[in-house]
Amino acid sequence: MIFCKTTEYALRIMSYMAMNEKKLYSANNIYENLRIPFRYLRKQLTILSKSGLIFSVQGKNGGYRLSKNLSEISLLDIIHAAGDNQIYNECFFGFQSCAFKKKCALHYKWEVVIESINNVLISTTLEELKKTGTPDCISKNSLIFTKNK
Amino acid sequence: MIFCKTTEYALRIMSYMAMNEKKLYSANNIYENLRIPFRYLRKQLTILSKSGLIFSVQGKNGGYRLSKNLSEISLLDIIHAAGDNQIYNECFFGFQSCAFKKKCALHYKWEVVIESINNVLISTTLEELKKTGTPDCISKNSLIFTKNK
DNA sequence: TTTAAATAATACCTGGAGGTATCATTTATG
DNA sequence: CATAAATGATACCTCCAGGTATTATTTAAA
Repeated sequence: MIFCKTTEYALRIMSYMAMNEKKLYSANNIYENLRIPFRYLRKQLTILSKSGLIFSVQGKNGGYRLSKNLSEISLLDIIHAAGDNQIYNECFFGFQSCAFKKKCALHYKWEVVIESINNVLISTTLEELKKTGTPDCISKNSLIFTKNK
Repeated sequence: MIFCKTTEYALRIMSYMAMNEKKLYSANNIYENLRIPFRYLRKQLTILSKSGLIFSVQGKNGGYRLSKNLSEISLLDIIHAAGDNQIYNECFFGFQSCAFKKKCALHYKWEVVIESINNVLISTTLEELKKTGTPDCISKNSLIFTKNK
């Protein structure tokens, strides 16, 4: 897979919360729908809060809500918020100092791949996902997970 | 990074060995040029041997040699030989059962990305890498590694 | 004001990828 | 045949992403 699990979780969480940008989602609600391991989910929600993409309301009836407009949150923003800083700019062979500086055959082909990835991540916002129904897809798929709260 | 370290190592090793397809490369030689941790390199070479992409000659003056023509070894072959079986066909959100079956917004965009990756991996052979000088790139870059045999 | 339902903080556990260490086996060559 | 130079097999070590457990804090509402 391209992303690590933690990043995947963040992408699912944010996409799910995009279904209703005004709503305060409790960790319980998110768990019930996404089936991400509960305690780990809690931890991630706190991290996402600190990143500023969402904010938390403590106390009874508390929860989390998006803190920006859907159109202002890109997939790349979410990936960064999840703490995934290995940006996709390495050379095919994993060299830091090779890619896009020296010439090699794969260089050009791979550059196209990397650019297409970055392009999707930067240009796709939660607004677009919501419009096209992606969050529903997330939620439905979540049913394949087993319950182990 | 897209690939795990072990896969990266396999890609570098095979690309390096493509420089001279008739030559028997000792683990020492490969280590001196690629600076992959020596004992781990030895292990990986054994694994690659078992995969059939290369074969080993034991005893004094032994080593490893490619067991197919350069044109018959694709990058994807190498990735598989390295034991990397998470083929790049998952849905953006990491679901096994979503991608390319159900519809979601990212589905289409991401399908293009995945296809471009697979396309590079399948269509690029060691022959092409050799022609265009990639193995030299590998070898030069290896100099950035520190010696800790 | 007490309680219950929520998040926050913190420390710990675990499996597996990446890496190391040791000894066994094979084989060219003096 | 003895030796040295190579690979093979196997067991172990280490770190960290992913996951768990516990206690503290906040706040709505009975």
